[in-house]
Order: sequence, then C-alpha cells, then structure tokens
Amino acid sequence: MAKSAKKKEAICRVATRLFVERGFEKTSIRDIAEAGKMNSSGLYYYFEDKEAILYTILMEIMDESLARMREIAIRDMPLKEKIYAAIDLHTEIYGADPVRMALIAYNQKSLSPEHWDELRKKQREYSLIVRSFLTEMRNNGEIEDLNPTLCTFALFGMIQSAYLWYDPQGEVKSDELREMFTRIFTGGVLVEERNSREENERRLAR
Amino acid sequence: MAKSAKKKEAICRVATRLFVERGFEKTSIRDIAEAGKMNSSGLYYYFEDKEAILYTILMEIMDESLARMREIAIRDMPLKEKIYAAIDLHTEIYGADPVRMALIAYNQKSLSPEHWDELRKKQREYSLIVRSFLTEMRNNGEIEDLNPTLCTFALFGMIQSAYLWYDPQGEVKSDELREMFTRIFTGGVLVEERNSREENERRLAR
Amino acid sequence: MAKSAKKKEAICRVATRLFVERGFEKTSIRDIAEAGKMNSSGLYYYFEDKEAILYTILMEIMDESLARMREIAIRDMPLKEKIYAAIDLHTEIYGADPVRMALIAYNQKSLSPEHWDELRKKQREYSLIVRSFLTEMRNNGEIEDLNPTLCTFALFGMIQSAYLWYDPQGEVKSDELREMFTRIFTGGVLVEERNSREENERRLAR
Amino acid sequence: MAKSAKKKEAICRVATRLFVERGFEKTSIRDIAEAGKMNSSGLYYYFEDKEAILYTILMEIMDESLARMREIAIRDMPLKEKIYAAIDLHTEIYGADPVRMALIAYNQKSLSPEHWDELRKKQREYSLIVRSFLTEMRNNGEIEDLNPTLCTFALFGMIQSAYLWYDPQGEVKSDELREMFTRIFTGGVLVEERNSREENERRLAR
DNA sequence: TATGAATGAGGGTTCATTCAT
DNA sequence: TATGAATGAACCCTCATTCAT
Repeated sequence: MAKSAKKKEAICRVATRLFVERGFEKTSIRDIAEAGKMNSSGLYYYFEDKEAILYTILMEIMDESLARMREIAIRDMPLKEKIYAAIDLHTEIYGADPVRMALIAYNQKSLSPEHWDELRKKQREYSLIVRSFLTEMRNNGEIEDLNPTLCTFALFGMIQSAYLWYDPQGEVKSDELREMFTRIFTGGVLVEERNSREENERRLAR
Repeated sequence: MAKSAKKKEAICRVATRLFVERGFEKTSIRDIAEAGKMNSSGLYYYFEDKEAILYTILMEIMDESLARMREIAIRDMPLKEKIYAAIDLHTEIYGADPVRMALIAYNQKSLSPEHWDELRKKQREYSLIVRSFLTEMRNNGEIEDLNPTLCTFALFGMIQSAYLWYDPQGEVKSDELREMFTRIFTGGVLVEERNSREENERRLAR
Repeated sequence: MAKSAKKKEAICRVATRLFVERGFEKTSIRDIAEAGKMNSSGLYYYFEDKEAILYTILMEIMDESLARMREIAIRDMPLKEKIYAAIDLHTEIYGADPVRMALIAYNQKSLSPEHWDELRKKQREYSLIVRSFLTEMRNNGEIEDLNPTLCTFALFGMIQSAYLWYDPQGEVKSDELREMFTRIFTGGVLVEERNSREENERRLAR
Repeated sequence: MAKSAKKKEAICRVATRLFVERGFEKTSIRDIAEAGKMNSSGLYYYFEDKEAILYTILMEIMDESLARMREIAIRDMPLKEKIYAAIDLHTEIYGADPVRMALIAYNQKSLSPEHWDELRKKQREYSLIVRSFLTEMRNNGEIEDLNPTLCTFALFGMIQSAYLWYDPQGEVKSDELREMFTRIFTGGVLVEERNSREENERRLAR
C-alpha cells in the first residue's frame, strides 16, 4: 500500500513535469508512461483515467495551499501581518514555483465538471480568507476604499502571473519577488503617492 | 480579394469564440467549419492549417496592442501620465476583454515555435516600452527603488489575470477595474503607506 | 447522395457477413474496413459508430419483415390462409436466410438500449399481428384452446431456430422447410392426433 | 481437492450468471473475480483461461442433458411416450431455464474450435436419439411423412427459443409450456386438422 | 471557391494473461 | 493458494489534412 502510494506519487511527479512542459492535452498517456518507465496500461492500475492524474496533482496543491491559508487565518496577529503572510504564502506556492501555477492556470478545461467544482470550492475558500482580511481592514480604516474582492483577485493575479516569466533558477531571488509584491500591493510604486492618487482621481473623474 | 479577407475575418471570429470556450486543442477544425457554416475542407483555402488560425488571431491582437503602446510612447506627456495610459490600454485590451487574454494565456503551447517567437518578439517590445517608462521614472526619483522589469510584469500580470474572474457583463464596470489597478499599482492598498512600508521593510530584513 | 447510400449498403453487406461469421463483439471495425477495402476511419464517415452499423442492418430487416406482415394483415382472405402466409413469410425471412436470424438472435446485447427499444417495438407489432390471427381463430373455434401468445412464440421459435442448422445450399429445399413448419404447426406430427391428444392430456393430468 | 472442486463450481455459478446477463465477450475476467470475491489472478489457478470457464459450464449442462436423454432411450416404453419424455426433458433443461439455453445459443463463437467440436458431438448424439424415435415411428406409420431430422430440429428449436421470451417467474407455469409444446408438436393447433392438412397440401402443390 | 470522401497517425482505454511473491 | 503489479495487444474512435471534382 505504501509502495502503491509511492508509485502514484512518482507518476504524478513525471506527469506534472510533462503537463507543464507540453500542456495536458498534448501530453499523451503514453508519454507519461514512458517518462515513468512503465507500460501505458500500467497507469490505469493507479489512476482511473488521465484526468484523474491531473485532478490528483491539482488537488494536492490546493489542499496544501488551503491548509496553510487557514492556518494563517487563525493565527493571533494583526491583520496587516496576516496580509503579509498571505502574500508570502501565495508567492511561495504559486509565484516561486511556476510549475504549480502553470498547472492551475492551464488545465481548468481539462477537468471533469465535478472535479473542477471541487477544486473551485477550495479555491473559493482560499480567496475568501484573504478577502476577509481586506474587508476587516477596510472597516477599520486601515486600507483604502477599494473593492476587497477585486483587490484579492488583483493581488493573486499579480503574484500568479509570475509563472509566465519568473525563472527560479535566474538572477532574481524569490525573496526579491516576495518583497516586490508586498511593496506594490501595500504601498504602490510611486513615491509621492498621496499627490499622485489625487491627481489620478481627478483624471478618472474626467 | 476583399471578400476573401472578410471570410478570413469571419472564420477568425468564430474560431476565437470556440478557442476561448473550449480551448484550442479541444476545438476541432470541423467545429470551426460548422460554426462558420462551411465545410472543413474549405478552411484550408483560407488558412494553411489549424495553427495558422490561432496565430492570425493572436497576431492581430498583438499588433493592435503594440501599435497603441508605441503611440503612447511617443506622446508628449509626463511619464506618470504615460503609465496611466499604459494601464488603461492594457486593462482595455486584456482585462476588460477576457477573450483576448484567455487566448494569449491558454495557447502558447499550441503555436509553432516560429510563430511563438514572432509573438514573443512583439510582446517583448510591448513590455519593454512600459519598462522604459518605469526605468526613467526611477532614475528621476519618481518611483520607489524596485526592479522595473519585475514591476512591469507584476503590473501586466495583475491586469491580465482579470480574465480568470472578471465578467464584463457583471456589476463591476470596467472603469472601476481600471481605477483599482491604477490605484494599487501606484499607491497600494494601505492607508498609512509610509509607516507600513517601513514596518514591512524591517520585517523583510529579519 | 445516391453514391453515399450505395457505399453504406456495401458496408452493411460486408459487416453483415462478418457479424454472422464471428459475432458482433469479435468483429473489429478494422475487420469491416479491410473487408470493404477501406480505411477504418472511413467507416466513421458513413456511420456514427460500430453499433450504428449493426442497428442499420437489423432495422432494415425488421422494417421489411414488418411491412410484409402488415400487408398480410390487411389482405382479404380467411384467417387460416393468413396463418399460412405468415409462416411462409417468417420462414422466408428468418428460416431460409440464416444470416438474418443469426443477426437478430445474437446481437441484442450489443445494441444501445434506445436502439434495442426501437427494434423491440417493431418486433412486438410483428408478433402481435400473428397473435391476433390466432386469437380470432380461437374465438371462432378454429383452433385448439391454446394460449395464443405462447403459440406465436412457439411458431416463431420453431422457424427461427432453423438458422442454427439449416443450410440453404444443402439438400433440403426451402419449400420443404416451409411445408414442414406449416404441417407441424397446424396438424402436428402424429397420425392419430385425436387419440394421442387425449392420451396426452390424460398423461399431463396425472 | 474437494475444496478446489467446490471453488470451481462456485466460480462457474457466478460466471454463468454474468455470461447470461452480459454475454461472454462483455464479461471480463475481473468481473467474474469480483463477483466471486477473489482476485482475477486467482481464477487462473482453477481455469486455464476465460474460455475454459465457459467450456466447463456448457459441458456440464450438455453432459447432464445427454445422460438423461440416453436414459430415456433405453427405457422400456412405447416410442410415443419416449417422445413425450424427450419433450419434457428438453423443456425442463432449455425451455424452462432460460439461463442454460441463453448460454448455449449465445456462446458458440466464443469457444475454441476443439471445445466447440466436443460440444457438438454430444449435441449431435443428443439430437440423434430423438431423431431415432421419430424415424422408427415413421417406419411404424405412427407419424406423418416428414423428414425426421428436420422435425427434430424444429422441435428443439421451438422449445429452446423459449429462452427469448419465457419468464419462469411470470404467470405461465412451466407445465403449461410443456403441454403446449407437446400438443403443438404432436397434434398442431388447428381443430379440423385432416381437412386443413389437405387444403394446405393443395395450396403447397400450386 | 467549395465539397464529399478518404486516410494515417495517434489517442485513451480495456483486458486477458503472467509472474514474482 | 492467492495477490499486487505489470504488460502487450488490441480496440474504438477522433482529427488534421489531402485530393479529386
């Protein structure tokens, strides 16, 4: 049983690599089998079908993410710190490991509706936690008057999209990434924010 | 000839819809033909192959984006305004029209390497323009000391990811979207930025 | 269109032969294609799937049978003659052409429930016609007091089962077959029926 | 060893059920194993292969049938009684227990040629016994001038085909079935046989 | 310009069977 | 005796693409 689980994990590992490299649709069950040095029919001993492999991979990532985000939610710390922690977490999971995000982003259409629903439910809980931080902070006057739902998505989007360009092996350390996301999201890029903000608002009002 | 161009465009229109709905791999050439009320063989009169349809669609989007970004670059206006204009443009093209971004995001793996390269070249020029705004502003001391390349990607990423959740038919107007992106990118979400920023830096230094 | 129909028919012809020879399950789509000198995928141009081929074949047989049986039903002739005609028809269709009955008998489990239902409906009408002959005759006192439904099935069964042993190329002419079925069904094999019948009834009463 | 035989029998029991329900081809070795609460590999300890299971089942039915028919053959009773006994036997074995006939009818193509030959040999002996009854009776003038081989098949066919429609759980008792087969085969359905027969002969002579 | 017909490659999946344990 | 794991062959079917018309 333990052995079987190990093999399942091994299959998921190679499958993850291939799915990221080529995309789910362009990865054949035979590709996965070869990369895992097995016969293609052998895969069906471990997984019901191809989609089940993808589902297993995605679910594992999501479960870990959600568990860690829940843990942040119940920590005894200021909200601002929770936001920092959430940014750190999301960057670690989806930003600094492009593999994971690539999977999530690419493969929605490849899951069965049922599986996709399950995943969505967890994704929703995950983002609702962050939104709740922002909502509370807005009520406390700690943050600007911005739609918390939109802000949550904007934050996640900014971080996640790193998978499109960020190379963990490259020059830029993941710490720098994390810092940048934090700074942009909390304080923006401009130096004289106050003025620029007002200016901007005037602009938008036109 | 004009007629032929019209037909090509019509094909691209239905193909775009299908690619976005189902993904490129899951859209068959017959699906496109049927949706366009033609015979699947007929498509080959207008396009060399299936990939060419995708390429055409993506290139058109990219060409328009790039042209408009170039136009911003040469405008005679303060850099800050150019940033605003770039955000507006990107939001309009990729944020407020989820179709376009969906296409870009999903279909890189489906293009031939050559076509993908061509697209990348234009994408690169497009993002380099924005990066040049940021670089210059940093040199002027107008913006924080952040890696301009990373910031560019963060900005684009934040905006683009809207395709995953933004519904143009929904309650939130695209204006609100644009404003939020601008405010977050320029000034962040926190109210007492200055303090929080320092705090944050202390935290990161630990 | 006429050409396409011809090809469909040709495919059905070879498929019929193979289905009878090997059974539906043991006949691969490639077998059919090869026997029809085409590529296996070509079949899908004419039929939705393998089952559709079988369904088409069976439906055609059934439609012809039913049409002819209906025609007997409305003929202006004594009931006894109608029974004779029905026996002739059934023998011709299912007895003397083993192919047809073999198909019907073997392949119920291979049809989709929907298709099987459609076939059943026609089969039912077909047998109900014969049953109605028998019922009326019983009411007239023309036939023994036997359950007409059972008799109908017994008659059909006797005739159909010929496919298991009858060889149209062999010594026995189909006329002899027809005569035998008629004589057995109407008058039985024994010479002194009356007595034997009574005897038999006594036996069964024990 | 006795234990092994018990297990074999148990396997045959579940296999019979499944073969009848779904057909031999559509029943997988794993289906059988699961239904018998064992591992599919385990089956190979008891049977050489899947076909061997079917062969064993069919052979057992055939052996029993044949033994009982032989026993009728050597009984000291009038031929007419022997015919009655044969009809009773065949109805009991193949008519009233649809399972058995279904198996025989459906699975000829699934046996190896050798096994099929063995079965045929016994089937032939079985039917030859009945044919010998008829032949002798004809020589005695006890039955009409009909081809005894054909009559045998007609009789068996009539009875066997009951598996297609007869439901042992339904209203009609198996006694009624037996009676009907006997009455039809011996005396036919018509009341005024003599006349109708002549009439019929005239008709056929046309 | 457009279509009907055909093809070849490949895809996911099933399954009887084997073998080491 | 029994099982977990693996394999190879085959199967149905899809699809991009081509070609004669």
